[in-house]
Amino acid sequence: MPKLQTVRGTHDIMGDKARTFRFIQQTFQQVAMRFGHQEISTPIFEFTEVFKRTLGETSDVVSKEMYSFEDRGGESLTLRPEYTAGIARAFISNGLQQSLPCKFFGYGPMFRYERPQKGRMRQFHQIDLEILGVPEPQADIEVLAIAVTLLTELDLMDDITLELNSLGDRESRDAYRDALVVYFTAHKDKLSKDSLARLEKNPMRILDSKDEGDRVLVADAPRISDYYNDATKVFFDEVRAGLDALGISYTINERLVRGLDYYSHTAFEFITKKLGAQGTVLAGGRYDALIEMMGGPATAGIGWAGGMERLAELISPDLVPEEIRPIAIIPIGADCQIEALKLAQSLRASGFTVDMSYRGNMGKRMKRANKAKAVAAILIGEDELKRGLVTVKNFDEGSQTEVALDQITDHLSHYR
RNA sequence: GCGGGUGUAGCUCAGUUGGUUAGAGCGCCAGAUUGUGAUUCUGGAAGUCGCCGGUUCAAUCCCGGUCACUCGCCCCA
Repeated sequence: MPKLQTVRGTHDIMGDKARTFRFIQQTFQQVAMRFGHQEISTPIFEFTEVFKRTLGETSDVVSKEMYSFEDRGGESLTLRPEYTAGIARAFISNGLQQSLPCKFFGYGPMFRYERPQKGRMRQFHQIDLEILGVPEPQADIEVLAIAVTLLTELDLMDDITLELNSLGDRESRDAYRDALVVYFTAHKDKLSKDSLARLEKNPMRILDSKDEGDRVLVADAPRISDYYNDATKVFFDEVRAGLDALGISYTINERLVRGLDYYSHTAFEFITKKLGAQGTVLAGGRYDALIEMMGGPATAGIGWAGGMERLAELISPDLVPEEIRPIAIIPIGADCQIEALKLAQSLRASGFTVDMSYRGNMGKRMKRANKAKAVAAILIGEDELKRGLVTVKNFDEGSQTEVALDQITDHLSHYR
């Protein structure tokens, strides 16, 4: 038997954390559905190719972070490191081009083999939202509006800012990328060694560097907005006009880059300063090339993913609904056990939350009920049963009354 | 993958300048109270001092390694 602890970078989710997660999920679900999105749940693992082809061989996620393994049939499978590739695959597998546009939402665990830190684990949970088949900027606006609505309902917008950029269409992006390579190659000797590697793999990442020397270079680097073609400009202007119309504030960050290969046009991150190095709480962008890259029909797409652990860190505990307080049923003496059982069952059928302890004398059971934060206890003893009633004790007030068994549901109705 | 910090009871932490049975608060269990919780009082259980090795007459303490957590880098939600 190995050590009895969770695998590095994984956690048990229980208690307050489970409640917070549920709250995030439910709020997200409601918001997404209000915008007309439908739930989709894709498998937790896919053929390795699904991620390899879409994320780009050079991305860190593919090159060093995937949990890949061979199953007994010799297939290479991978625990999903993100949601979008799976959704794109589902879109193709199910022939959903017949029913465009597709507006999806989903949530669940993701897996990346990384060095754990606060807000970064090997199994973590994301909420995810996508719109497929809408090349118009309206989709960008809607997707951002959903994110803002969610974060507002989670009461988080005071701590979070939206940073926005356009990576341009392919033509603009390629032109800019080339200009960057020329510029940074000319200053190769001054680049940090991390950035030297980025120059080969993903030059735009240099813009994001935290190295001071790099930052000096970046300050004079070509600006992406100078390389936008007309189509890109028009598209980005429409997105911004939509956000302005909705009163959504944002800051343009021309150095905001996305890590994964398939992005174009709109890219965005919702960022907080409260989480240290892992400040990105929700992020996404447009990926019009993705589905075609996977071998499907050319289909536009845009979406985002939010980190539940990171959101949970930020949410005020006061906002998270308390667990429903149960009504405790306490039989007094073995003879009343069956009656208590029947009463519990019928109250549950009527929608009450009912807790019944398994052993102990009355004092023990009262203690247990109190610890379970029961609103009230129903005491069933032989005396009461003979008279066809039970004793109901209110834990908050300490008061108690006798209630006829056939009126118990009415009497308790405000606890439902 | 790289660098720094931390690791003592379920939790939060004290402590031992290397020396007999390692402590507190909270929590847990039991009793005071076998038809009444939350309050109070009394008692109890719970630790290979993260793990492995080294130095030493002796290591929870010093040294090395390792694992986990944590902060930063890389990267990302």
